[in-house]
Amino acid sequence: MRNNLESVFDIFKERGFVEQVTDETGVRDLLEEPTTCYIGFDPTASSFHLGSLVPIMSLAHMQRAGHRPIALVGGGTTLVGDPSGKTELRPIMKREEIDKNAQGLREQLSRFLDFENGKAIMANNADWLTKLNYIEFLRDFGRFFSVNRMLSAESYKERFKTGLNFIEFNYMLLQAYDFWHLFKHYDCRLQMGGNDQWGNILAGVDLTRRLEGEAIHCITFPLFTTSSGIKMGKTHKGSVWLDSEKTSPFDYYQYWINQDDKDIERFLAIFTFLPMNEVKKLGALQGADIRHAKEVLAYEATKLCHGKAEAEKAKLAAHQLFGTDAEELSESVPKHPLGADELEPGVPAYILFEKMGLCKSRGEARRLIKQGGGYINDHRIETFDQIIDTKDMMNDSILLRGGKKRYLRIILQ
RNA sequence: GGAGAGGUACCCGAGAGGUCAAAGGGAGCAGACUGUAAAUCUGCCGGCUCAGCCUUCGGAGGUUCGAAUCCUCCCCUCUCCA
Repeated sequence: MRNNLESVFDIFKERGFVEQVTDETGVRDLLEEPTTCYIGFDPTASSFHLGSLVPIMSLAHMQRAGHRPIALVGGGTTLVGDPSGKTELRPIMKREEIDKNAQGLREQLSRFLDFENGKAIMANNADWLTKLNYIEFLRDFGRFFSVNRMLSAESYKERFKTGLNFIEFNYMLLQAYDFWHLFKHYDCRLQMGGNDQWGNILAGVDLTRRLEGEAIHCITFPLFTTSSGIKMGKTHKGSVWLDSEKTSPFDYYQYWINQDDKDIERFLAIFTFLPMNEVKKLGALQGADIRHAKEVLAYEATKLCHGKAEAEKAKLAAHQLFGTDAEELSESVPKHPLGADELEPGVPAYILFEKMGLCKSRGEARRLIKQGGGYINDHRIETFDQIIDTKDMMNDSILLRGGKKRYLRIILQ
């Protein structure tokens, strides 16, 4: 245990988690003893998406090393909206919606963290922020914040171009208050977060020093983009979610498989727990062999998020769909039910593609098929209005495919 | 409160009465090439009952044979002044 404790910071460094630290030696010293740390998550949706995976992994590393992570759901701060790095005002959400989302996040976090016996803690800042009294808050805390300094914060830069609303300007104070609050009540001395949070986190460090005369710390993570500069976890379908209802384990697996060669080693280090020597070995693979590294990445990442069984299924499905002999098709291909009475009279292919959600509109489906990207049971569909009916059934199902990678199996009901 | 600038498709951004479903770029999609990668090339990229029709240029009205383009009112954003 002792050894583990000493090494967490090194693990972070080695695996590429660290962008900035308040005080490296200070943090190292701190982490020699079991420490409570926290990361805030915004409950703007009922599921995490991939963007939150870096912080989640970091909390998991902390816990494995014997520290105590707090996952703070920003039920209160979301009522205000964080302007950091954003280009526009975020829509302000309703209280009930936020509470509902927080519930969903709680469940997902428990796949990565062990909340038994207080080994990890879940908190919601709505519990204290919504009770604040404006005048008292200004007198007791507001006076410690220098507007001049806040104005120079990097996180507001983007917003000065278009205008920063006062409500958002307050976000920093609230996040600072959170850190102080968690320090007071949980002896939390370390906050982590994406590098866009640097300014907000430092505000909390400063506030606590002024109020309590205590040094607390912060580590920020690099903001992950793919090699092509796109934000992680975004695809044409929108975000990649950790919720299997929103992003199937198969699609999740495929997301990782399809990453750029250049990203694989970095991602293995961040998004899996594989030992670093193995990560390096996989990262050193060249040419087509990198596919193996991608497979490991996809498998490990899927296993962490959806469990071993789902990861196996996704891997098998991928082999069968993309491997040389695509004979038996796996269970993991997303399935869609369709009433027998609907298929019986025959449905034009483009309508079927739209109905099954493979295309957003019928026009898009027409286009797809006209361009040669529509397949049924692995045969290219020749005309967009080709009639599909029960004769196209193979083993009680029909396999549709859009382009090279989007598969869908119709199950007749 | 005053003065000015501006709101165009996922994003950026041209258009200034008909030839505008709206240039160009980015993102995205498909095809070819490949390794389910990258790069490249080609095509697509509002909706539909698709060689035609319908609905779009902040919102509501109006002028006109005809409006993203002109007029009126409203909403929103930015800049400068108070």
